[in-house]
Amino acid sequence: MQFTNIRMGITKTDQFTNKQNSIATLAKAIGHPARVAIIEYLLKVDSCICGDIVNELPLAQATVSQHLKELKNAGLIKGSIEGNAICYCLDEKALAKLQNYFENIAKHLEKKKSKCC
Amino acid sequence: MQFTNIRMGITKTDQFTNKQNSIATLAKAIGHPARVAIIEYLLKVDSCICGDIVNELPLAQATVSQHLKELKNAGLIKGSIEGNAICYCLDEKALAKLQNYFENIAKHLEKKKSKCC
DNA sequence: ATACAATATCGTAATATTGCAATTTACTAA
DNA sequence: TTAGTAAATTGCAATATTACGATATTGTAT
Repeated sequence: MQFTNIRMGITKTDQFTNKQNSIATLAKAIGHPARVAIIEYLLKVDSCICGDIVNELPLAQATVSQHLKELKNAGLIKGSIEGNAICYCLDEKALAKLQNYFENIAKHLEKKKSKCC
Repeated sequence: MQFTNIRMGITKTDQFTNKQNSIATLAKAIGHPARVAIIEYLLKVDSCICGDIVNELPLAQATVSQHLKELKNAGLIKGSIEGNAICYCLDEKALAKLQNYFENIAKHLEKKKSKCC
């Protein structure tokens, strides 16, 4: 038949709840090892990072900048200009949201204790 | 200059740790609202689901099947043949891994109480 | 065998992601 | 003003994802 859907390839965001989309957006942002590494680095240094993120990663400057942008868009990190560099740090609220979400799931699973499979 | 890198567009998995890749894989699988909806449905019904997942989602059967495959590949769900249907349920270990990961992050952030930004 | 069901796979179109060189932007320092 | 540094943006190539119709597969009835 070969009819062509104009929306082919686009995620059907409007068919799901805001909460589902919100969790998916956060998870998607974490869904790349470079971005996991960035998050872990920001966590490790125990303060904001001004400048040396690029040197920490095995990727080109343009690529790192792109990953930082995605983390920022998802709301996982915040960045503020600090002289000649940019100061990045983790957004507690976004990470708390994920922590809550998975804790809730874990609790539910604990209660039901896999009745099958 | 326009030189062509044969590996352009491929994630540089080998440049990151196993743990980082593992978390990224799990997060990526959750990074789509349809897959979040599937996980929440499996959680809600409080037992394995044999058959009615397709009817629960606003997507074509082929699309749902594809999403289930991705969740399975990531290790988030398990499926076993149950007569004429397939019985799906959540994998506790994978979800516990995520729960642990974010709990750890939350604890670290709690301690440091954002010294900047 | 035949018909029916549920699920998987194939093929394909549209869009998104990943990565980097080159360039631009924005600030610092001399 | 000029040079230097840090980060963002642009442009593009390669690959991945999303979605669905069509078809194949697998198991259950009759």
